Amino acid sequence: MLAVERRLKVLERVAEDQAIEVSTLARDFQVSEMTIRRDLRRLERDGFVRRTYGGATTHLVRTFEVGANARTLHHAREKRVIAKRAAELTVGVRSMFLGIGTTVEHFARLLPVREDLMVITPSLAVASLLGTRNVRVIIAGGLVRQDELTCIGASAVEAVRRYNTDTAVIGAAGLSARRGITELDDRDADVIRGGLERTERIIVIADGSKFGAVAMSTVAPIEQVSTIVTDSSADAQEIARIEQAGIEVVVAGTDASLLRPMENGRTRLADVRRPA
Amino acid sequence: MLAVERRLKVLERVAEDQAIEVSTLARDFQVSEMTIRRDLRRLERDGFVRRTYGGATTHLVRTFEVGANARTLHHAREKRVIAKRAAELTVGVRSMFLGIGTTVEHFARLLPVREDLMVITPSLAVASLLGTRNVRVIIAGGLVRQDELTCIGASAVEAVRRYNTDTAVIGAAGLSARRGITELDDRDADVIRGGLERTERIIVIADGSKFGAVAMSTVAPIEQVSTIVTDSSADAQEIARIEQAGIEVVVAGTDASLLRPMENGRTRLADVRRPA
DNA sequence: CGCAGAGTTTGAACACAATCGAACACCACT
DNA sequence: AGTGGTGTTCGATTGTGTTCAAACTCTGCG
Repeated sequence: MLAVERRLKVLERVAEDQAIEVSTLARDFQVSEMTIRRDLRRLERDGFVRRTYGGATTHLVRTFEVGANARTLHHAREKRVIAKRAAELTVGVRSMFLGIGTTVEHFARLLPVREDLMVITPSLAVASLLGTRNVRVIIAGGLVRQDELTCIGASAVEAVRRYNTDTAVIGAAGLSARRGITELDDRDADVIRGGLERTERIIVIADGSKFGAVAMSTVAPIEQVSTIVTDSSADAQEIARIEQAGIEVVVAGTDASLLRPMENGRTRLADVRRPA
Repeated sequence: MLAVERRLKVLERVAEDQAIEVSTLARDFQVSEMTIRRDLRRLERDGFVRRTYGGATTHLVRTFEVGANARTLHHAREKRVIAKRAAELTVGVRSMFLGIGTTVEHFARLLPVREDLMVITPSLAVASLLGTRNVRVIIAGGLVRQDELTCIGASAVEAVRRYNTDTAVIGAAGLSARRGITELDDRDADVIRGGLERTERIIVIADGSKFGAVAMSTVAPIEQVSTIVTDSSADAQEIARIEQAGIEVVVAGTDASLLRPMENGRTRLADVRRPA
């Protein structure tokens, strides 16, 4: 069995049983307890489970299928770094529109809790992540898209357009200087477009693999974006083209604890932030 | 069993019985009394129980205020049996309003998947459970209530009132012949009341502990209900009173997969413990 | 009513068991 | 050579059971 595959199944088990022992998991998956501990530590670091003595529990009280798919664990580290950096850009923001996708979910997990913050989102996952964390959340409403658990349709669009927000934080399937921000599903794109209508600042968070990619449905031209947060794997040429259009591109460095001294002396201050 | 898990269940027992002995808990959980004492000391330190000589009591009213964690595991077996029985009552139904609470969530889990089924609900948990299972789901939208993850507020009420449904399946905090169906939170009650406005049939699912109980906010008078599904722990007198009002009460005390046909009808589900 | 004595409960102290993370070695794959 | 995953060893930490003296409750007697 693949390691990622096992981790996913571990997460599934925890969510299923609410609480489970390290020993049980080790037996069931035929690996040493140390390996399970490492899996759990990782899942905890990414905010999926809560570690306890002898096992793990979930605080995703509502045995939410949210996050329990392979995509969420995919590139979790990079997405976390990006999300964390983006969270730093939103201190003091009072009202936010949050988009959909796993990167935005990571952002929701890492967002410092503030009682005075108000969030509107079409994502059930984002809504429940923030809803359990003392943030005022408004969910769009409407038809629930099956695989993504996002609100779509006319009433969802109408709902997100009703609110004025300081900042919008969205993900993207594609991100190109020529074609702007694009999404895979046109119904999702409709809703996100609605959410961007009455916002002052648009922050796009996307890992490097999205740079230069173009998906079918246009969300917004690149000029409309204020800031893009990505990681070091993003294509430098595309970054240059986007910056030429006057858009700020922030490259979130790897976590300070994982970062080895850089050889070219370009250590950025952002990389040496306080540890989690 | 995990230590944290045991502490949670200890808390549950205390909340359930209002007062309980250390010796009883030690016997039930198969640990020494010293361990129970340590658990109780900890729970007292955290403000959940009050320690007494030989046991512990709670000042919290019923199991209501107990944290969401404990609640999900609470009566899980009974709720599942009830939910399964209720699911049998909804075969062929094309459109449904589903309420909130853990019992309804169990119902959503056990509902056979049908593509031609349409569901409207204010519960994020229910919506995501069904959304991942190939059912057309509409979520109400609006402000998300923090601890329960339900949609509340004017726009949620407005949304649920827009749809006509064949059947509504709701839970209840209280269920009495005199006071009808009651909920703890008035904002939830508002939304549920809206959902019941345009439905043809109301099914209430609630475990026995809710019978005779009255919570603060009225959802509906008992006469409005078509069918109530509960388990054998429900108070017989209250059942009789409700039946007298012309309401059908189904006691789902028998799980076919666990119990053989009953000869005298007195076998209780609680006697069939699952192996540790 | 007070009070002594029996029986129970308690928590501190100790010993033991389970679990933990760090460190190291090994393997597979690049 | 380097990377990521895995298992093992080992000292530290945490949880658990037992023992025992002190504290408490209850009861019966004066």
